[in-house]
Order: sequence, then C-alpha cells, then structure tokens
Amino acid sequence: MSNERRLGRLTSLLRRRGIILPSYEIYGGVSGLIDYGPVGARIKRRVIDVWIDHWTSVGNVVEVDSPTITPEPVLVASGHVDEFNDHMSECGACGAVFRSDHLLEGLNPNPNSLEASDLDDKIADSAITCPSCGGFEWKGASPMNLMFPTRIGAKRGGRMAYMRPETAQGMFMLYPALFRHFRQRLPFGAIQTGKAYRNEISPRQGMIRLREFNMAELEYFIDPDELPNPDLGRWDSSVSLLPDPEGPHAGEHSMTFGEALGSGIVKHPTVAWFLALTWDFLVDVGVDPERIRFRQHASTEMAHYASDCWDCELNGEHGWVEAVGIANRTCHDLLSHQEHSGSKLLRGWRQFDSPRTETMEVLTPNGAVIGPTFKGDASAVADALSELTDVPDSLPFILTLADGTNVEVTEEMVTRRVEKVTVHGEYFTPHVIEPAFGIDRIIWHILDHSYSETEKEGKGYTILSLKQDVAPFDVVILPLFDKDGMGELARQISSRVSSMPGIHGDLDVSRSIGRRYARADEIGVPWAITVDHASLEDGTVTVRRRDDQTQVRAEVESLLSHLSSGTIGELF
RNA sequence: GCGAGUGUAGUGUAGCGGUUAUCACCCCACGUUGCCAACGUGGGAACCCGGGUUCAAAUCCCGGCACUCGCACCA
Repeated sequence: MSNERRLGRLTSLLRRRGIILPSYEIYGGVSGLIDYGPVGARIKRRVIDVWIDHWTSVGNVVEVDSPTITPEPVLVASGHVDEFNDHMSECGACGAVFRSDHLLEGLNPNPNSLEASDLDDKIADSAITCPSCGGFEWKGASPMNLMFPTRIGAKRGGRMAYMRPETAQGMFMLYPALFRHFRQRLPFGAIQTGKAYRNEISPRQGMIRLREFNMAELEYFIDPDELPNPDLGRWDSSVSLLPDPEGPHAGEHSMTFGEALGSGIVKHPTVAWFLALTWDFLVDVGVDPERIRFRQHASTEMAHYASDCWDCELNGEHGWVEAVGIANRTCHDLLSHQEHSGSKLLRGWRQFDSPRTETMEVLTPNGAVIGPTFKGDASAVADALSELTDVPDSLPFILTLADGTNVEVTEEMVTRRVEKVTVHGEYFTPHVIEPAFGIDRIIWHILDHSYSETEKEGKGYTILSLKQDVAPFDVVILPLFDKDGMGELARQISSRVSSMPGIHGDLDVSRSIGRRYARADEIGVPWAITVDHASLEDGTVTVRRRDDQTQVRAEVESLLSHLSSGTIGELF
C-alpha cells in the first residue's frame, strides 16, 4: 500500500465517518475552517476533558472561562495589536507580497515602528527592487492584521475589539480574582479551553493551520524569586530535545527531563516540570512517544513576550508540527496590563520570613517654613520630600518636584530624622509560565498515529487504535442477528450502558456482524459486545477487543461493572 | 497573496462537445446467514458556484470558491 497516498486515505476516512470535514461545504467551503462531525466532536470533547483533568490534578490549578471578544486596549497592552499589524508591500509587476519591514532590513534602525506612508517613502528612497522579479512598481504598503476585528455595540459608537488570538489574556484579566481565590498565595494557575482566531494569510495543511481553532492554555503564576524543586525523578525515560540552535547546547539531545534541567538546557524548573507534564498528557491521549520532541526557540524567533520558549513538536503526515508551546512569559503581560490599565491588583505579595526592620534617614518638612515660602506648591514639596530615597548629606539642596520644577530646600525647612520601619513583605509582579496547547493539531496527530492500515485475509483493513479515554464510543453493542430476541436484548444492554455516567455506547444492528466489527474498528471503538443465541439462554455475551480482535465470553452483569470501572481488559 | 495543477454520489473513480453520466466500495429495505467488510433481489445518492461560446457543455472559455504543490506568510 503506497505510503504517499496514506494522507489522502486518512483524510477520506475522516470525512466519510464524520470525524473531520470542511466547513460550509455546500456553499463552496471556507479555507481554514473545519467541522468536527458526530464522531469527531466526541473525540474532541474527550481530549479536552482529559486535558482539564490532567492539569487540575496538579492541585493549585483552576478552570476559568472568558469571552472571545476582546476590547482593543487589552490587545494593545498585550502587544498583539502591534505585532499583528505587519505592513505588507505588493509588487505591481509580479504580484509578489513581502513584509515591508523585511524589505528595509538593515536600512532603517526600526522599520517595524513606521507608518505605511513612511515605509513607502523609505522603500522609494532606498530604491528597493522586488526580490522576486527585480521590478520597481510597489503598491502602497498596507497593514495586514492577523486578528479578526469587530465592534462592541451597535451603530457608530461601538468600541473597537478583536476576536481573541489566544485565550491567555482572559486569564490575565482574571488575575485579581484568582489571587483572591488562592488566598493570595502563589504559585497558582488557571486553565482555559476554547476558540481562538487568527486570520491567516493562507491556511494550509488541513487542520494544522486554522483561522478558528481550539486552544487549551494554562497560565501558571509564580514568584520569580522562589525556584521550586519539582521531583522530575518519575520521568526516567529519555526524550528528544533540540536546544537553541544559536546557544551552547545546539544539536539534538536525548535525555531525561531531570537531566535537561540539571544541565541548564531548560532554564526554569517550572518549565522543565511542564515539559514533563505535557509529555505525559500527549502520551495519555495516544500520541506516539517516539514522535514527540521539544524544540527550544532561538532568541531571534522568540515571541514578543517570552524569555524562554519551547515548542513541543509532533511528527506526522505534515512533518514536525508545533502542537504545544511552553513559554516563560515572565512578568511581561501583568506588568504591561498594570501600566496600561493603571490597576494595582496585578501583583503578588511576598511575605518575608521574619519582619525586616529598616532604618532610614528622612527629611520631615517643616510646614511653618515651607508653607509661606512655597505657598501653592507647598504640598508638592512635602510630597517630593517624603518620596526622597537618597537623603542628601548636606543642606541646602535642589529638590525636583513631581512636575519637574526644581526648588531649593534649606536647613530651616526640614528636620533630619532617622526613622525605623518594620516591613513584613513586599509587592512584586508574578511571572507566568504558559503551556499553550493547539487542540486541533493534537487531535490530528492522535488520529494520524492511531490510523493503521493492515491486512486481513488478504484485504486491506483499517483500525483507528484510539485510547479508550478519547474514543468516540467506549463500546459498541451488536446483536449477532436482529431477530429471535437478540436485537431486543442488545437494545436493553445499550440503554443500560447509555445510562452509565461517563460511558458512551453505540448500537449497531444493520448488516453482517463482520462488517459491523469493521465499522467500529475504523472509528476506534475499543470494545464490542455481541449478543448471540447463548445470550438469550444464559445471560452471557461475548466481548471483543479491537486491538487484537480476540473475544471472551462474560456475564452481562460482570461485564457492565467492568465497563463502568474501566477494567474490561481484566476479562481477557 | 502570487504561480502551476485539480474539482463528477458519503468515499475512490470513468467519461474530455450529443450517454438514461461508468464502475466499485458505501447506505437503506427485504430475504439469507450460528461471529470478523459473505451472498441474492430491489432501492438511494454526484457533474463546486456564476457567467459566456454552441443547435447542444461534466467536457471549451472567463470569473469566483475550495483543494494540492512551489514562492511568500505563520505573533
């Protein structure tokens, strides 16, 4: 079976069986948008459920949910409005499109900060020709915003907004509530799953680059001065790491997460811990461990907010694809939101082990002199004195007020004193470690890695070996024939299975038994229960295991209890 | 966004100016069948969208949309 067509056959299967399909197909389809069909939606739901369980079980992580519509100022503060507004120049001769600032690379100190007209002028002044055809017929530079703009409010007065390009900002907005929820004690984290939107120029590769996609992000807030000491010993197998190609460890390494942290390749212990937890999650949902690797961003490709960034890449039909990004965003976001919004709630409190007594020299203003001397400015002078950190050794001296004016402060105006203050702690801006998961890309690789084309009695046979946790159905119930009461018994069992919490069963009565096994194998149902003639007499059924197609006979009651406890495997 | 190629039932395809639009899988009903895509009979389902050329268009031309590949883009 030819390997280059495997991608096509897998895509056909996904469409045929209602897993992944193009959106709005009867209207011609829209590039970059996909539907999860009846089977795919179930897989997606379960992948997300596993993800939420995985992170909330860390303990100090809670789930939140915030809007996808985001007011512009939030995204100005986060840097997305600038970062997503690259100007593009189009060659009028050959139609090629380039980033305007890339054309000016090396000719202008900071081309990224220029307006469209400035860019056009610079390109004209520098006589830059089209790298593609050598022509000189540039059309005007125009901004290409990768966010979907919208307005909040009807008619003209609406506020400018964008569909969120990531879920993270919503969690930063909730920081004050989280800080209260966790009783003002770091570290803690918030997770959120949901849609994010990026108006990609040309989405390609099926569900790898989408315009509307499913993200799952954790923002984990830490005190940068407290380095945790996570126990990485339980991850004892080696993983593939590709450190910064411009750094001292360039090249591919195979080592444990503990070794990666110990050697300094991974800089922060929390980052190392999250790399390990990410690996666990991916393996749990059925990604092939041999096709996972972690790649560190070079400092030149780092996102605008990150100080250390690792991509978790998965290998499949589209090559190595970034599926998870784990970034140390430091205090960038909270600090920027603090500056833009003026809020003082975006900080943590660091309690000292024991209160510190600090003695400091202060100059206490002498109102009787300052008042008459400075009149209206007197209170500004008093304020400036109280904020003085370095008290001058000698008087008089020149004091700079908040509005920038300088005044002379003489001996009579102040009293020099030594003050003792007891400080119990200090405010700081927490740092954020963010694992961001592209759910669609992960689902793609689960499907890719689970899809196997085998032979059965000389004919091609397809199995999707999904883990039970992410399979669309836990079990399919099949009467051997839909007659003699076998169909009725199967329906009874099916309705009992359906009432079991967290268990999904499917009933299939049409066509031959072999065909129904094949249909179930093709969408990854791990177990099949068959009701046959013996079932009518002694209350037993057969249980078939998808992965090796073996069957055992079991009592219905015992089978159902194994099903609810997730231990069907013990029957074999 | 540019260039090239490709769009036919749910899937894979044949047809390349005039066919009742081919074949297979598929799906449904009935029959048959004592466990792995069995069989019989009957049935269902398609020319991407819009314009043009022509007596006649799935077929030729133009535009749009989508997919694949290359270039560019991918915070």
